This record gives sequence, structure tokens and C-alpha cells, in this order.
Amino acid sequence: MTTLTIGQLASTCNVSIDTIRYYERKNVLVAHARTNSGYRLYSQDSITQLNFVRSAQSLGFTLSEISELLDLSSSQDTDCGDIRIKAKQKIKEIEIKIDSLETIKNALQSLADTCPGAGKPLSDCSILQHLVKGK
Amino acid sequence: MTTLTIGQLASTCNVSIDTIRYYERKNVLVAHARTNSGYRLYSQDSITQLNFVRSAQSLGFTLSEISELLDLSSSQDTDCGDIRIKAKQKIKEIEIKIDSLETIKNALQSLADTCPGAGKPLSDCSILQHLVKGK
DNA sequence: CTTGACCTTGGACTACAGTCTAGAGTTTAT
DNA sequence: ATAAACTCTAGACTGTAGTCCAAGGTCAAG
Repeated sequence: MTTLTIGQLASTCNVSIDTIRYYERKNVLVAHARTNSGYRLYSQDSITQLNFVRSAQSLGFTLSEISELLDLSSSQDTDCGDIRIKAKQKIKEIEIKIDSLETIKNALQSLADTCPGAGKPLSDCSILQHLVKGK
Repeated sequence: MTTLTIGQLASTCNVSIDTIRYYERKNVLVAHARTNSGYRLYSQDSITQLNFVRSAQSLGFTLSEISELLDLSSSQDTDCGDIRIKAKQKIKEIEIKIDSLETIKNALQSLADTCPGAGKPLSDCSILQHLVKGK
């Protein structure tokens, strides 16, 4: 089994060395050993684990959530339900964010629609009027 | 014309004193004068301006964008078109954010849907499998 | 005249996910 | 043997929008 140095792991996974060390501080990726001189050593599993972190991030999980997810998944008494709960929670969070962005977008859209546009003085600008009046 | 101290402006607008000073540093709200002892003095216009900042924030503008917006709106050669362009840009940004959140949500949703749920071992968990494999 | 409430500045701290630097030690290739 | 490439730690810095603190100055009321 090939062991990897931090630089090798970094270039294999297209991640910076700093990022890997940062992940270690955040408890999402631990080197499985160190050389006598203190160099971190990684296994093939580390590649898998780093991919895990990256894909969980792309699904909107923060590093501390990923850390929890890893704790969960290495615990004896965890089942699929526990993981699914985390996923559902994240879905709800995302929905809330989307809703608030939609609200903002609609407000902005209707302001932009009533704004007379180029050539008209600022005193006719519905957007500025709204901003001044507040909501 | 009543002048206001920072504390009076803060409580009138339901904003903290620190926030007002922070807004000053960010060039979105300037005290129109100082007393001999250096106390900030605000006018009624400051209330309007603070409301402007707050409502622009609620539409998704950052403080530095609001600062630009204020520069724009106090410039001679600005018309409604210039303001509308800013609004349209912000709408586009928001749309991009929404789209990426939708993508994430859908991915998470379909993973959660295929996950067998409570009672099943982690080895059956489609979410973990996906995360390990990466995307 | 003193107490309490108010104001000043500057800087530190929060969360998040890194990035970058300095100064030192290690390993590899020539 | 020496240079180049690599790694180590610790700590500072990025952006966003504040919040909080200390140490000091000021103002109004009793």
C-alpha cells in the first residue's frame, strides 16, 4: 500500500496543501501517521475521505457539519435514519435561503419594472424612492 | 431643526450605536457635524439616510454597494437608468445564487429519497455512498 | 461636586473557509 | 556536498457585518 505525503495527496485531489492542513484542524481529515521527522503520511483511504469532504461541501454542508457527519458514520449505533435526518435538515435550511432570496428578487424586480429607466431624472426613480421611504 | 446625538439616532432607528459608527467607517452614513467636544451630530435627514441603508440591505445590497449607490444618487449626471442597472445586476446575482441552491437541494433531495432510512445499516445509505464516491 | 449616563477612539472578537508568510528542518537529486 | 524541493509550526490576513471592550472625556441632574 502506497502512502502519500501531503503534497502528493494535495495534487492527487486538486486541493492545496494548506487546505489539507486546515481540514485537519477542523477535524475532517486526519493523517494516519507521521514520519520520524514529523511529516504527515496519508493512505489511499485519505483520498476517499478527502473526496467525501469535498462532495459534502458541494452539497452545502459546512466543515463542522461534515465533522459531525463523520463522527456519526463511524459510530456503532448510527443507522441510515440518522444520516437522512441530517440531509433533511440541510434541505430545509436551503429552502429557507431560497425563499428569502426569492422574496428579495421579487421586490427588486418590481422596483426595477416601475423605474422609468435611462433618460429620466433620479426624482422619478421608483427604486430610490422605495429605499428612502424604507419598508 | 432638531439635531440628534448618536444615541438618539440609534434608538429612533432601532439600530445599535456601534452599527452607526460602523456605517460611518463604511461610508454609508456620515454625521453632518461634531460638537466642540467631538460628539457626532445628526439631522432629520440622517434618519432618512439610515432607513435608506437598511432597506437597501434588505434588498441584498452590501454596504460597499450601498456606498456606490449613494455616490451615484448624489451625482449630477446620474439618471434612472444607472440605478436600474444596479438593480438588474443584483437581480442576476440573486438568480445565480438561487440556481445553485436549487441544484444542491435537488441533489440532496434525491439522495435522501433513495436512502432506506431508520433501521437500515450505514452500508445501505445512499447518501454516504454518494459522498464517498464523490461526484 | 459628584454620580450616572452618555460619548470618544482604537482595537479585538465572532463565523466561515481558506490563503499566505516566516523561519526552520528534511529529503531528494545532482 | 550542496542546491532545490518539500515539509513543519504558528500566526496573520482576506471579506462581511457587525459586536464588545477598555480607557478616557463630557454632560445633566441632584
